[in-house]
Amino acid sequence: MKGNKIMRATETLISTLREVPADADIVSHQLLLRSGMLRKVAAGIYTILPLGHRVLLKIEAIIREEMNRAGGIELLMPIIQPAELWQQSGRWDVYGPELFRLKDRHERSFCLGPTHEELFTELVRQEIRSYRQLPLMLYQIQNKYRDERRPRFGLLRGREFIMKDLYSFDIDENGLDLSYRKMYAAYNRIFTRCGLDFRVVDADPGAIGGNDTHEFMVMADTGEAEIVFCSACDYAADVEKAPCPVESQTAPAALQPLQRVRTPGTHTVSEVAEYLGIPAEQVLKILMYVTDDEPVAVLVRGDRSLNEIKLKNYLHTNVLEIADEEDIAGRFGLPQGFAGPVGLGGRVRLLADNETKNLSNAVAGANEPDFHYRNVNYGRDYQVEDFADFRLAQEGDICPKCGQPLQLKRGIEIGQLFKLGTKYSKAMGANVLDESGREIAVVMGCYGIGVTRTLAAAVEQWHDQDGIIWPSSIAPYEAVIIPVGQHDSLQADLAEDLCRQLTDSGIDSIYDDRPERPGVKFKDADLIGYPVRIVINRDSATDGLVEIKWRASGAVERIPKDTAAAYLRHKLTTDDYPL
RNA sequence: CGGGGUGUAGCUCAGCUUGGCAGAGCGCACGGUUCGGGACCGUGAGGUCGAAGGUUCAAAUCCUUUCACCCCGACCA
Repeated sequence: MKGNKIMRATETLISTLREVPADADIVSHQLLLRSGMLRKVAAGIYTILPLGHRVLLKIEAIIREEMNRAGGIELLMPIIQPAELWQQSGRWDVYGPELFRLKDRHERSFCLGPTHEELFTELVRQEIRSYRQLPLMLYQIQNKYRDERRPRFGLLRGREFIMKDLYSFDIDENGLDLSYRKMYAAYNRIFTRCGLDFRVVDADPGAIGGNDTHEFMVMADTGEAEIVFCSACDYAADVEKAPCPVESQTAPAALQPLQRVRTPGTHTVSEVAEYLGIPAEQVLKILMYVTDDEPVAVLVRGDRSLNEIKLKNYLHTNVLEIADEEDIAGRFGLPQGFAGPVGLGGRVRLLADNETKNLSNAVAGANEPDFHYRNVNYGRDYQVEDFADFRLAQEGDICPKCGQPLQLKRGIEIGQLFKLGTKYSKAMGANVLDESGREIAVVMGCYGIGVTRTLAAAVEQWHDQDGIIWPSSIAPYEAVIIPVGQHDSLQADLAEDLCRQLTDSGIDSIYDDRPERPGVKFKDADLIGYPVRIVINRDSATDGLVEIKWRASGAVERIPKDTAAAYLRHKLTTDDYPL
């Protein structure tokens, strides 16, 4: 490839900020603003500037290649969707204020699509008649809109964002499984190629069938999701969804006689434990909740946290709020901080976490101020309606798959695979005729990647105090060329020549020809995060050497200018940059 | 939607308590000196102080209303 136009910094828009913009709080938001890749237009709505746009295009290109490789067919759907389709699926009413709604001049209702299940299902309903036309995997890369209550974290949670969404259409569950596996493999390839450190998480391991939905999470300390994962096997799960198997029980202790003790002013588990000189895990913690209809009390071990999602799923309730002091006194008739299961029978619905069943000679509130019971034992001293898994997983728990201890890390969700089944096809009548001429509902899956979110997540993961450290596969440019003396035409010519050589050999390069001092260009190069920086100085003209500095490692090498293109090409395509 | 906070020059912020000429640093323009990690000197441009109303001789400053934005929570990808 010869004769490519080379990119000069003076011919594009590079506007970096020295200071951290006041309304950016997390590092990806700050660095994307400072490096001149992003500007805010309104809360949760952004312009992606030329440098950021190049990153976006590279991520999209990787996604396209892998979707196409896996058999996906690209199309483009509108952002504006008619209300009727959403009414057919039933989601017009349930989606709530998060749906951007609008009306045209004829008072017809539309929305800005937060997702596209309806449109894809409608398309297949209209176009697909026979099982012979399946399987089919259709996808698009398109803007999505969600009127978030609180947009935040910059691109990580905007009101407008770009998503790749693919929908698979099969005649049966086996077909869906196959489509799902193809997407699973494709997602692994995509995020690996993007240079991200990610984990695949069982999003709903409790569901029958096991592998119904997976989330792809980028590991980053600033992530909004907490993930437990096994150090020994490949198990990983969202902490809120991770099941908590009960650890094997040591021989039960001999039951001691129930004993009422005075524990003045000990309202919390840690206060009680400290006062009585016992570990927190010997305390039975009781939590009171208000639900749709009746109040519910739940027991967990004193050193554990209750997982409200598990409780909510168990109760099938819409409302689930922890009872405040007023509720506890009023609805439950109990003293806050001194409630317990003993003698609670019949007064309130009582559930308990599995783990509490094996707790012998525990401490629990005596249901009167300033008193607890010692040696409380299930069966003898209290009954519960049911035992179930109600606790929140935590670091050090045992892996449900292999029994080894779990670790805890934070992550950012960038992709999700989901088996929809026939939910939408049945609601909207997307049927085909099978081999026997029978009409069957199409079996669907949906597979999303947050494209803009992936961009931000990459920055969250790859940065240092000087700026972004782009993986070379998604960097806005792979290399920047900086002549130390921009005014020296000899150096400038060398720089331009080198930029042309690199560009011609397929290395995405930019020549920083701005009339700035070298220090400014170095700072900007670090901030923008070009993987490779090439510096040309006065000596380069005579000795023919240029300096190469790698952004990730900081390593510096001096090599002959004319071998730079071949050398970099080799390094960038074979090394595991930047890991 | 509940709680908290902030709106003053392109950016970061001071000034507000106690009303009295609208400020600093950075950036920008021009001239000069510089030129391997955000140079220096000089000159200059740039603001309806978020908006509306009120109090006052006088409002960035006090009062009311409103809008925008940020943070925590709830919710969510």
